[in-house]
Amino acid sequence: MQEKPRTRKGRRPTMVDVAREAGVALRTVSRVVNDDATVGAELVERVRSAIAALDYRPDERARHLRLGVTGTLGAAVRQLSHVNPVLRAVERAARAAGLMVLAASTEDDEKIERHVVESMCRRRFDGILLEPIGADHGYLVPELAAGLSLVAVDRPVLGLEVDCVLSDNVAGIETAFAHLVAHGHRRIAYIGDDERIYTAQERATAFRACLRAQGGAADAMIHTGPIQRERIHHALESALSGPDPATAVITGNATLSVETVRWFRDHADDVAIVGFDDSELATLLRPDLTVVAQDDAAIGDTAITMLRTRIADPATPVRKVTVPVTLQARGSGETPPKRT
Amino acid sequence: MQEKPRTRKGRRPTMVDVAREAGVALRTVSRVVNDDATVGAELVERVRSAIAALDYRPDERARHLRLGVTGTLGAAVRQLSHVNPVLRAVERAARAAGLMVLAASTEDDEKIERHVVESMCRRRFDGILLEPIGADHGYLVPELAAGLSLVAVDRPVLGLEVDCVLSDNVAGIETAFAHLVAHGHRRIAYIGDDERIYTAQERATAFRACLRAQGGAADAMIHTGPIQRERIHHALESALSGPDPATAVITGNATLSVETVRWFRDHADDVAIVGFDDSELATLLRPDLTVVAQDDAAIGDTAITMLRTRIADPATPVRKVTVPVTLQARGSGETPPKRT
DNA sequence: CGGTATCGGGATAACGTTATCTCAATCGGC
DNA sequence: GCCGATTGAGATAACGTTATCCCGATACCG
Repeated sequence: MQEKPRTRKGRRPTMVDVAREAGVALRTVSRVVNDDATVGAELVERVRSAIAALDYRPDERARHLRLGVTGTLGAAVRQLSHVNPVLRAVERAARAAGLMVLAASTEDDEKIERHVVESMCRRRFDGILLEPIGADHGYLVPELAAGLSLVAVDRPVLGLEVDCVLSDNVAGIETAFAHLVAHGHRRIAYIGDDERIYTAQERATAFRACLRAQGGAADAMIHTGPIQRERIHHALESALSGPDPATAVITGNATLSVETVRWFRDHADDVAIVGFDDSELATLLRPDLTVVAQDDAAIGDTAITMLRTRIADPATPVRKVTVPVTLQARGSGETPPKRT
Repeated sequence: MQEKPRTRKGRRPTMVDVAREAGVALRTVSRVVNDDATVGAELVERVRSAIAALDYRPDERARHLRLGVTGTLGAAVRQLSHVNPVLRAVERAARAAGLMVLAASTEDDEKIERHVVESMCRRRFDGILLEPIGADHGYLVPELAAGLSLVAVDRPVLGLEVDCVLSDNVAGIETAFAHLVAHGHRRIAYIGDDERIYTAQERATAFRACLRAQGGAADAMIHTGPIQRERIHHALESALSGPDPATAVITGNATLSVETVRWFRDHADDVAIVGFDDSELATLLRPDLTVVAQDDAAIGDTAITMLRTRIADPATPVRKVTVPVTLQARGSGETPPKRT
């Protein structure tokens, strides 16, 4: 017993099937689907029930092809599997604008990033939000020339003039530094990520400027490099030993905060610490971790707004927006220096 | 000065433009793009350079429409912004299969889930991987009837017979319980999530069975409910006080582990704890957190394999796969009961 | 009552691909 | 040197939408 004999077997019903079922012209079905007011009430009803009877679902591929617009934004981020609070704000903002965000991760790998972005381009997404890796982005040039709307988040796209929204890393480091100084610290160490990473470089540079402003040169106070447990623990050891040990530490990102706390757990308990990036575990430690937190919601909102602006008018001048960060004092950064 | 006069202004170049530029037929361009071997070397070269000159990029919308297949899988997960390790494995497995995964979050909201899934259906994704919420999924029935390939992850789809891959929650609880018993504990409490959530219900039920098997009825030992700090802390208080306080606690998911540890930090330090779900912070605590960890990679691989199988043959019988979990003993679950 | 707005709705042509069919040209075998 | 097989490449028709025209019917105005 065929339940729906009017649809060609094995295929999803199309507008043609609906039109045949309702006994109207193809164009009329389209009008009904798109709420065109010029269709009489009776025909609307006939079409509606034909749609229901056949379980017709419009095919967005054809729609997008015809319209030239997909109503879709792509988000190419470093990690979907990791904490990515900005993406949440991005999805919210896009949903509010009637757009769909489809995300894929680049795993911080040049090949994968390129593959993901190019796939999104070939799918003719209206715009792409990219958390770029540090490498060369020459492959973007023809895409941009062809009209791709793109906004970079968290890091700029190296060597290319594109919209981007960044956290105020410099102010964040300055705030953290000043906070520790205000609590009596004079010898402050910095544990940072590999300086080939843009944000790491920016934060490390800001820290160097703080040291210089304070008068001390003390390059022994700054330790940047790849995120490897041994490297980090060794850096902490050298920063906290010697004739002039640090009494406070600033960590350059959430992972470094974790590793630092892990090391402190077993080797020190009287060193102040201010971390960059907030995270769930910040309030798990004893004392709670004082952090410089970025404003995820503001970043997400700004990114979507910029992207929509550029889509609406590709000739918009390139803008670079810096979003303020805030210090969350929770205890770990408010202890006085230990007596030497 | 027009740089590319051969393309109609304002439009991206199409195969027609490339064909004109190269002086060949449209079909020949298609053949070159798809590496059809039946094109002579010289023409291939002409077409290739025309493609380069015009920066031609194929339009996947048209391709997908014509082919009837999109090479795209959708992932509708509860949270993109939260730790979602399974998604990583999913992306890996899909990439290895030449498929693209595009993810969107449902925020555990019925409306949003439906919107996301239906959008993916209208875009004719080849298959959808869904982390379903607990509510009714009637809206899926017509989609499934129309040939949607769907695999549920972590939770089954209520009231519908669809493929799903779940963690072995029962074995996980049993393992945790046995582990604590082996270390001398007799009074073990359970702090769980709202039992309207499938996994929470399954874990709580398994725990009740453990209690029963042990001989004790002790409903005072099991505390489930929504994830609210006060509720959890209150539950812990009542479990650890009274004439017969618990000497060990099993927590039902990562968030509950965090809250429990947070409470222990200030109120108790000699209670054993085994958490469900592994997470980065498990090795941050003192002692390190013993957990029942699910096998993210196995879940992701299995889900993609099942989805591809179903796409290849929609008539495949529905399968429900349970992936084993493993106990990661790290210290917090190996302490003996405190002297009473 | 004739002519022209007005409105509802149908035919048909895109959108940018790929697949089918056809045909011209080349090659080998006897 | 002729014929069938093979190869290379073009014309044309889909795929499922929406947009542009156009036409027939009703309503309205002079």
